[in-house]
Amino acid sequence: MASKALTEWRKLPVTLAELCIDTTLRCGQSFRWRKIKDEWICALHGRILALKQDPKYVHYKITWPDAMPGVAKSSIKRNGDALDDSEELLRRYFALNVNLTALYEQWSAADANFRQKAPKFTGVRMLSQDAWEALICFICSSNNNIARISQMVHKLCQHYGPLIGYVDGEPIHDFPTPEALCASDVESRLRELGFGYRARYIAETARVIANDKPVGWLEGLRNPGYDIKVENGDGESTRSTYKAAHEELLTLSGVGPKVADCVCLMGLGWAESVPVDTHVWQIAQRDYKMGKAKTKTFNKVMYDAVGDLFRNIWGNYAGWAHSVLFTADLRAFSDKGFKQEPIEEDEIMKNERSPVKKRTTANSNRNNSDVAPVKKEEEAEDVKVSSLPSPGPAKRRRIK
DNA sequence: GACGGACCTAATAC
DNA sequence: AGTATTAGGTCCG
Repeated sequence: MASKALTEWRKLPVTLAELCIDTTLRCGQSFRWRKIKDEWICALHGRILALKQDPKYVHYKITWPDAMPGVAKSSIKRNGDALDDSEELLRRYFALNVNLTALYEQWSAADANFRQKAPKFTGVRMLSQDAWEALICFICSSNNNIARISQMVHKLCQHYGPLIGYVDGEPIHDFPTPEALCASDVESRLRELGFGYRARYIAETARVIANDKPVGWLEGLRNPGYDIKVENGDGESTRSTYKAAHEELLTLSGVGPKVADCVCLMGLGWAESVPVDTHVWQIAQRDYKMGKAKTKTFNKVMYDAVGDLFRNIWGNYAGWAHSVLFTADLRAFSDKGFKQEPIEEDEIMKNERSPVKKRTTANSNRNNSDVAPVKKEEEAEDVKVSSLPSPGPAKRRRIK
């Protein structure tokens, strides 16, 4: 029997500058959190986690399955409350060992655009999600929107994931295992559930992970130093291994460069990984003058160039910084945000003339010789974003 | 090896 | 009310 202690609220001291769960849990990196009666709810590692936040604390409550009537007992072993690992789980999931305030200062010092946008989007952290879950969720994300991705992931859990318990009468399921998605009818079933062409990707990838790859293959792609040393990884080896992980992921069905980077960044601890999607490409063009007239097509070379540009500006945690600007660019946050207008030219110039001193960022000792398609300063006609008086994001041109 | 289309769907925009 | 467009891309020819 679960003791009462486990179902009571506990608190973790965290400032809103270090973590804003309201933003972080809605900005398109995780798709399973749901807000139910003013609490953020998600099943993680076989238990239900409930979160609330005030300016000084994150309050959390854990509910184990065997405390729920009619729910199968947890398969996870626990040796009593004393050894409950929920706080550690929380610290790891939110990567609280990383000093976000210091990183914002660093990014702001190096980048005028970040300095302008970030103040309205503080406390946006990169979550350390399960790599398998990130893999499947971001396969779902292709050519899709956050609302539908969340809906699809929810269905995936409902139909294939273990029931962990109920919150406010709603069943809460954990994420399904690869094995659970290996049945022969999974693809057709997922199509019926509205997954579209991603159904085949998911079924194939699940089968490859469960049957073809060696046990632990995906976890083996993890950044080994990420949870251990917080700052200053070895830039050289880190980069090559990140590249290797990225390349390995590309062999999976439904996984292209962007999805592979999402898995690297959000599931495998490669903080320098920068997933370049339509938003990031827009940002690179609009705010960093990437992709001049000739090269406005978006190809693999350009993909790598955008990532390298941001790694050069932001350093080893470029993926974290990217998430802040990505969030600022999301329509869901447009009420909070700026009008999507280019920043002042002189700000950009200032920015370009002092590209991150490598020593101040204490890392990024990679060669930045390959920043290729940067810009000249004229040709603003393409960059122009209509500044309509009405609210809502400016109309964007299609890049596909 | 680069490039253009097709690909599922549901919500929103005209 | 019906149709076109869009949304965190990937695969294929």
